[in-house]
Amino acid sequence: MTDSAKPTLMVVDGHSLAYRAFFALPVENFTTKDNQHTNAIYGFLSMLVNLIKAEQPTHMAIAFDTSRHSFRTDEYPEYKATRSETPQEFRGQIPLLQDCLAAMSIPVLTKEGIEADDILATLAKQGSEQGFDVLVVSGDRDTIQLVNDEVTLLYPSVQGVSQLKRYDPTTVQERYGVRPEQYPDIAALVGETSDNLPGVPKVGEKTAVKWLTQFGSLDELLDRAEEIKGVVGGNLRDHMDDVRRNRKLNRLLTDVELPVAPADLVVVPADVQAIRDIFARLEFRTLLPRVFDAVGTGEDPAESEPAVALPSPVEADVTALVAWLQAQQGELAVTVVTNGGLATRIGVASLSELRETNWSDDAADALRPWLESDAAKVFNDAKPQVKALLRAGIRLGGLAYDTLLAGWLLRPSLPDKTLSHLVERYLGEKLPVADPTQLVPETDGATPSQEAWFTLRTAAALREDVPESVASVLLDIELPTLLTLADMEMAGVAVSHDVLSTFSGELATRTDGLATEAFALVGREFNLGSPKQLQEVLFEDLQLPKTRKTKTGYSTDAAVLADLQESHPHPFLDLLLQHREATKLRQIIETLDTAIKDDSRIHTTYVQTGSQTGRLSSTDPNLQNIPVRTEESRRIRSAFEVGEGYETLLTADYSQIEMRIMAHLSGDEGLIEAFNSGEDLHRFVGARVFGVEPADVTSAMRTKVKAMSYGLVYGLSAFGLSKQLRIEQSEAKQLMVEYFARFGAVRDYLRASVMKAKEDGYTETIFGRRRPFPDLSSPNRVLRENAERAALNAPIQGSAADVMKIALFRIHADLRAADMRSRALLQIHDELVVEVAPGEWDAAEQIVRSQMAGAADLTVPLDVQVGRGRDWNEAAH
DNA sequence: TCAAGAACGTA
DNA sequence: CGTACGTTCTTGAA
Repeated sequence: MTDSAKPTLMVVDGHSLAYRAFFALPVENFTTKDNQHTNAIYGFLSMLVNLIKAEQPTHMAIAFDTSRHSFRTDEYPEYKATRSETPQEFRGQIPLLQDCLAAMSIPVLTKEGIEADDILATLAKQGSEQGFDVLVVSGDRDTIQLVNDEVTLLYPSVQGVSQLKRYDPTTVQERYGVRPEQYPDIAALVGETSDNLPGVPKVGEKTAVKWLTQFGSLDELLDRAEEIKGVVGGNLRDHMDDVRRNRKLNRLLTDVELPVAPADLVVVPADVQAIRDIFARLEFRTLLPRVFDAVGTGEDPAESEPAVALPSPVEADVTALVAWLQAQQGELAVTVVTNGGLATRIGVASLSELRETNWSDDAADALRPWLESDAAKVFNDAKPQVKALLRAGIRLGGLAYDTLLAGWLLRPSLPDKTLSHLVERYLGEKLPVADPTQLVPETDGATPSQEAWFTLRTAAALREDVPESVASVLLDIELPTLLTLADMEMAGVAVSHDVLSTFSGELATRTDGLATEAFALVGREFNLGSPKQLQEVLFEDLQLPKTRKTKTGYSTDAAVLADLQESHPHPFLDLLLQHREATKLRQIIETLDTAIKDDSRIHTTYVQTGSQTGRLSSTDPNLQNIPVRTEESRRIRSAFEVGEGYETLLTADYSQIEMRIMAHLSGDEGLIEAFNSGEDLHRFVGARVFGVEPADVTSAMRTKVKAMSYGLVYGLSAFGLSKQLRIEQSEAKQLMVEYFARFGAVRDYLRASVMKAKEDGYTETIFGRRRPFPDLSSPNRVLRENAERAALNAPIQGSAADVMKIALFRIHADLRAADMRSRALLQIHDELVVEVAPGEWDAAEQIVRSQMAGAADLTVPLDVQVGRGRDWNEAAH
């Protein structure tokens, strides 16, 4: 080691080292679930952190080639021409690697027409002149010429990337027999096969060194070439031009113009969050601590204490708590601890003080005025807490923020929606968590008021990050929706056990019969529900042709079986399909039946953060996928009845809301006219596309344009359309051509919308809800095209979701404001189910119709279909 | 016991 | 090679 007071500049040839890593690490172990290869990234970063740990550079940069094209190829087109094309699997990793380096705050340098090694050479020269110790890390032998007393080369040995050999002037001399600056002379004489630079035939390292030692320099050697005897002498004289060319090409540029100087490359703290994000995407886990250890996170241990110290929770009696609440000025955060849906404890926090107390009837009475008041309250995941309060007879007022919803609106793709994750992400602090493996926890978790305190501060941090349009989605759409959903979940929907069990009994008889018949046909019994066993039966016992491949074998899904039935009719296939259908229905019935609570109702949970587009999802049980397509399956819907004390069910659904939003967003005059004409949409579109009168649109024509219209919203291709309609791909293509000839603005809009998303990095709904799409610029084609389709769909599906949410909470508000007992029960994306109290039908219908139709002001009307009945099936007509 | 994959229900 | 979800079942590894 030289003078330790000198700063150390480390410059790395990113391309060549990543390329070595690419071949060194088995790709099977380094592929994400999205099929993104990561072996080069992993190998490179792994080597880099080892280097940083070992060398402790004070300044650092990584250089990359921009392309194969450089000033050298301009001069000599054959340069590197024999190198095989770098695999796409490798090239795709480079931008991601550069993202990683950006997150680690390590400068990445590239320059058009210049190779990475020229950048290294330039920085090495500048560095050594400016008083740095320079470490050059490269896998290219040409960099040997850079070595001198200030510049050391780290070169990967044959063993692999992890082993780097150090070259200083002495080691170069030992290994090659010449001084570093003479190495290019040797290389010029010997030639470089990998760069497609032929040298002098029969001249190897030994001869070249001998000559150079003898003549002192390459120029001298070339001047006095006649003095060399024998065949090699002749060869040298014949190849002097090659040697001169080689020497010209292997000279690294030391005067590349760069936007930075060595001093600018000082090592700075990494962006911890960015590293976490990208590593999560690349599914790197073990590398994370190693990287943090190596690059530093800017968090001094002393500094990592919260900026504001966590106040101690104060156990308050109810009177003291109420008095304290009344004395508070600003916004407070609240955490209601629940158990089995009931409140057990409550914590409240300001920025400086914490209060908490056990829940009791007395506490509820004392706290009701404040909880119901407009005083601003911040929650994390308010809905279950709002429900617990409702069970205690308290209707929460002043809901000002929900950090769960805000976090989701900013990053709808993140699966981790815990408060502790938000605290880490937006405050850079740790939420104390009790060790769940300990019966008597050694580390205490945060108390309710401490959680509230973190929630309050997280809310402040989130407000900084949330763009205005997203903030308005949160405050004007999501929070009112949250309160509505709490009521809907509390209300539940009445479901008849008797209707379900009668149906289930019938299905049981049928499935048994079908199974017996099927086994008789096959000649043995097996598990009809096992795709694996089924494959044996279909493809071995019955000798049917193999179908579409899946990861584990061959598909046996309904579409495949239907195809098979057509090409190779077999009675077993029909029995199997019927059996599948019947068992599926039985299973759905079973799930529903066990979900019926003591009040004879099913209470689903709506997950407000359950989708990436803004839709709700429904769980425990999912009431958004109750069968409807077949006559028989609708018997399940008839079990959903009007409850006791109510008169009838009302269903209301938007017709073609997504197409209407497309018409609005695209401004397509044909489509707008279609919706304003009052004509059936698909008939109207069919008439235009096929050039006939609306009355002459056949059902086949209608089916085709209908599939096309719906497909548009999803980014359908000609291939997909042909498959769906079972028509030739050429016909599908023709259909698309005709469609866009009439409704071209739709295509223009969709294209422009994806383009804009690519620029912005996110899509936006009519109401300002955003969804990020980092993969739109991915070099991985599969990833990118998936992202493009999703980005095409997101503003449409998302805007429809916004519209429905707005309608829903306004209906909820109107019904309550009118003191009506009628209430919304279910939301199925574009449909609402409302339970109507005796005598309230007209008023309820009026509210539902006007709020749904008026939820958004579009260039086309929002059409609402309303139905009425004793049960859900009846009401759907 | 858990996770992954296949299958299938909805908008 | 069509978006967005949740649930159930089987299977194979832990």
